[in-house]
Amino acid sequence: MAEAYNVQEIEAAWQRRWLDEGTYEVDNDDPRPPFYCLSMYPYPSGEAHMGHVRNYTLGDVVVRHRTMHGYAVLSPMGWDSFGLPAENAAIKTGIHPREYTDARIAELKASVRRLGAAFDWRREIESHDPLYMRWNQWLFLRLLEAGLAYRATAPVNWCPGCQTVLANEQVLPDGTCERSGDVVTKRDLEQWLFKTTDYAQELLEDLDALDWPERVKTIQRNWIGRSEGAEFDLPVADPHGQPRGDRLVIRVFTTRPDTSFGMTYAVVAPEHPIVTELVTDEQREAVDAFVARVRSETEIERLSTEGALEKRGVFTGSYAVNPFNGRPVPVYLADYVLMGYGTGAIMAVPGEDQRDWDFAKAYGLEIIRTVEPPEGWEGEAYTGDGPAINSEWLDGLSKNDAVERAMAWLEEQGIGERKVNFRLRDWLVSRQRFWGCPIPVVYCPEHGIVPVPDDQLPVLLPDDVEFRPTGESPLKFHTGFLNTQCPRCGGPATRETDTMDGFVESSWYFFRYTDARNEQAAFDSDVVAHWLPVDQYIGGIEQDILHLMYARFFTKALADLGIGPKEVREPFGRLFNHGVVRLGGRRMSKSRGNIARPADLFESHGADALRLYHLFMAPPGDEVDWTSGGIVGTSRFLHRLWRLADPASELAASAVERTTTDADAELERATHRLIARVSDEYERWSYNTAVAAFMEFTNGIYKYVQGESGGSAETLGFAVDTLLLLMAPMTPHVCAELWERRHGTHVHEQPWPQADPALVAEATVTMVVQVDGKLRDRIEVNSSIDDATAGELALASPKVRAILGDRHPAKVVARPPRLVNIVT
RNA sequence: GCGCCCGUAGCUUAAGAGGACUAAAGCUCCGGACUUAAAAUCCGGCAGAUGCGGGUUCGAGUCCCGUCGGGCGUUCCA
Repeated sequence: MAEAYNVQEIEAAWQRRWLDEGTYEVDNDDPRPPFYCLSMYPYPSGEAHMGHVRNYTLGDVVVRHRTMHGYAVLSPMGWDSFGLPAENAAIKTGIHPREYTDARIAELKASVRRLGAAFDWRREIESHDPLYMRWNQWLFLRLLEAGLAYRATAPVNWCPGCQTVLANEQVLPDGTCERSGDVVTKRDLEQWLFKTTDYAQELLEDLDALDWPERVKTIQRNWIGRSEGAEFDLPVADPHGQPRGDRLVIRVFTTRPDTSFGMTYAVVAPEHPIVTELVTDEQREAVDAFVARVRSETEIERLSTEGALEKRGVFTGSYAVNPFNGRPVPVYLADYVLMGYGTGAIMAVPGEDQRDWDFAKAYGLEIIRTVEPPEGWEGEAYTGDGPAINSEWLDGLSKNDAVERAMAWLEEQGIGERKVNFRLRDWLVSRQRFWGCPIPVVYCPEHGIVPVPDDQLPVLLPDDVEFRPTGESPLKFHTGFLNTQCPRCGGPATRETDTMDGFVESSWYFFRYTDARNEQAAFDSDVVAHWLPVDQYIGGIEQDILHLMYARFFTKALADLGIGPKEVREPFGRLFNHGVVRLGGRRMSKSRGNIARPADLFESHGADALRLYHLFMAPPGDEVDWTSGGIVGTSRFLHRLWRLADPASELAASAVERTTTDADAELERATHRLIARVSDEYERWSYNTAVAAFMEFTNGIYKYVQGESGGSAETLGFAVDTLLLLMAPMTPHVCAELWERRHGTHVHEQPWPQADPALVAEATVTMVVQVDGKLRDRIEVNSSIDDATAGELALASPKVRAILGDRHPAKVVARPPRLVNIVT
């Protein structure tokens, strides 16, 4: 008697077996070739949502698929467990963030396990684990020693809602906090930073060799923002061009030194320290008012192009000499020039820069074109190529030549030099929060900043803390934490109360996974070298600027510091971005009962059906609007599979031993075609089409079995076994169960099936013969037929002859073996 | 504003380097079987001049141009 497909029972049993048998535990000395498959470790938010399901399903498909190809697949999992939600919960409820976090981890871990994803849990990492914190702090100290971590006062992005400083990347383009949505303001604070800018050039260059989506590489390139140009000095002068006695100069950066003759004014950023020296007595009041206003503005207001241009700048009263022609030009302050980029000052060339053009128009400043615009040019500033004009010794030169000449001239004169600028800034890692990894330094009145000695690590977060409704970090008021001794002199000292940005922990967790239980070191460099770079990294695109850039920086820095293997300079060889699972749209609603809770669907249809539905509903890279409706389709399909493959089922029992028929041969060929097709689709991440192929193939098997001659045990067995093998990475439980019932072995330990090329290619095919594009005949031909033979056969066809009559073919288009078109 | 991507049944996706066959699959919907009935399941069916207009070609969902609609990225970085 056939057993029912008991989804819950089967899935629970196999999940237990995979854990108990350590099926996906992989040792570092495994003799099989290594393959590191990594899914981004999640922030533990509690119960899994559909985004998690999608991410970890994709990762699991890769893990099981590569395993069946004979690799030792490293598939670790862990938790990015520091972060604001836990702290916010603590502020609200008084529960310690550790307690809160541990509970959320337990929930998410349970749902990830319920999904049936194969992980080596021996390597599990939690960011807030004291052992992980210890090595995280240890790495911080190495960066500090190397000068890659430093402290500086800087105007920083301050989020009033989160009560903390944000990295530039955490501020949205509209000037609000990516977390809380509050408007971000500027504040001057002492902060810890990492010198990511030291690696700007390498971070840019090494992108080329990475097998990443072009889109992501472009985002990274833009973020690094390399631009080549020149820096030079403008002597500050009186209105007549007489340089000041103090030889004050304004250093400017430009990418267009070729346009220098068109400079009609200069602009200095309002925050520039030189401002106080530039401003004249008559202008002081206006300048002070302007600077005060800019400083009080939010990023939104400042970056807005809405404001009246007339109010966005002010004349300083000073002049600067254009070194190219000795002309004095007025010096302005304007909010469109930023202190953080280049030198914080520019030469303004309205003829070739639209921002300068707009400003010049608003302030009645002169505009001199120095590049001849094309005929009929009706635009304003012209930034394209063209012969130089109004530029003395540059006249007539093309843009590139003129740039080159101007830079050479600056260098000859000794007033400037070539300069490469990056948009990338150093990484601000200080956070004024409690629930993060403490920065392991103390402040001693005698010795200043003193690192905590390695043997005193980790600096742990205290348990007995009170969270204030203001959101301020309790560390600032916790005397037990705060008061310590200077490691150098033993005198009283205070601890740093800032904690690290969570991106620090996520910048090396993939190193730690390879050697997760090491107590003597952050990791063993040789072990890291065995596994890294990650062969396949999987995650959402929302992390692509921040996390990927920082992880790349860390990898390079660790290599240079001799901590990581020196040949591993990039962490992630291949990257795949799955699309976001949206929960928007009317279709999702609680009242309709179709809210996307994976737990409900595990319960109603099982993990395999949910996984298969995720894989089927869209290409993995596409965004999807989640609807639960379709899961019944994949669930139904798995039941169909069960009835076909369970050896005790009626269908399987109906197969007989008999001599082979045409139907058998056809199914066998279809099976080989399926192997060829699906194998390729796995490589291309075209899982949705692979699922469609499984469905079509299964429909074909049903037709075959129910056909006249019934099913041959041998042919049917081969077809079904193949189907189970090919589906095993996607729906591991049901395939494992069916395979075991059929063969008593583990499906995931079987080698991947190989297609027989001779059977994939059909021996004979139906060639279509058209006359003037209309179908007139079909001829069975050998699949290797050549052009001439195909044409002859077509012309010889009686049907074609009848149609042609006495007309003569003007042209015979032969596309063997599929088609011949006779054109009259 | 600039750049990139996408418009195929009611919905979500397919259609190997342009080629005919009924442009596939699942969901939805309809019918039948089973059932006291329903659900589930099984069997079957409806459904599409591939956004619109032009072009290239013997032949276009596939290539080119235009247009409309939708999406994503970027936008003071000198």
